[in-house]
Amino acid sequence: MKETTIAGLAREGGVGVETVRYYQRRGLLGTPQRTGGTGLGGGIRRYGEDDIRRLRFIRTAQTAGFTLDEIGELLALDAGEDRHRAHTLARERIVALDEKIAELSAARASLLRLADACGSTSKGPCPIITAFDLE
Amino acid sequence: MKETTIAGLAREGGVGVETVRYYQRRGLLGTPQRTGGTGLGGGIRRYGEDDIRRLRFIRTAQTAGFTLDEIGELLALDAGEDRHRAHTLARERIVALDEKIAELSAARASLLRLADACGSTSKGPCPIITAFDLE
DNA sequence: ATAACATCCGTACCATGATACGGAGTCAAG
DNA sequence: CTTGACTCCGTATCATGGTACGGATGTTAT
Repeated sequence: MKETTIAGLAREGGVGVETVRYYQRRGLLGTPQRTGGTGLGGGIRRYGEDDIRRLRFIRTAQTAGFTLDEIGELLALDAGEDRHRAHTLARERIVALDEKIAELSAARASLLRLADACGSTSKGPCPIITAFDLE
Repeated sequence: MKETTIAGLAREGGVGVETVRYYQRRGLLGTPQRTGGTGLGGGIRRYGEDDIRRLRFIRTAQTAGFTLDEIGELLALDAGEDRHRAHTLARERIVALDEKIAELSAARASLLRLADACGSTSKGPCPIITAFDLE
């Protein structure tokens, strides 16, 4: 069983140590007992696979557009019995994601037109505002 | 020629008055001359179609993922001669958008699995963290 | 056993994008 | 000619998601 310190956990999660501590303050990650005594760990908190999974989940959920508050709720639900709530949150987010994806796709199309209109071949000003206007 | 006050401009752009003023402070929108005298407008700034287009552009560009600083640059380029820079910015943003869209699509797939796994039919806890883990 | 390095923790600060407040001035309607 | 809505402007505050600092303590390599 792979145990590590906060720095290792941060590395596994692709975040900084300060970010881990921030998540702990937010209640998203736990703060394990400081291993007392002195031999091989004492006063220093040790983290395991579960913590790594949890941290990675936080990051993934963030890319899905959940706020840290919502992620907190998801983490609470993970242990709980309220399947319905979890289902609802997921559905809501899927709708939001579909909207967002459509929005970004439209923006991409505009940018393509813009890049085209302002192709590096010709000179003079290119109508940036107008390129977006055509949406 | 449709002229309006700051409240009308804000309404057209789908933002609040304070947001318009914020954009002015950031230099993204201009502050027209206050129409002096007293008959039909005096001391109050008036905005026109150009301002509305500009404001809408700002909002659209934001959904494309540009920061307000970048939008400031785009607005400056709109009048300028540097087609190449505009082209570059557009290209860069398209790449970033493609990444973001892929990311959101992956997240959507995870959420679909999650919604499925936590379907409202059965009881008990559902493994939220694990549903995302499978990515 | 001691230097070099990490951890722990509280607290402060940062960037981004707004939003709120409050007092003075402007303006249209009754 | 006042009332009520709106504008103007400076300045303050907020929400989100971090990042930085610094002193005390713990750990490890030489």
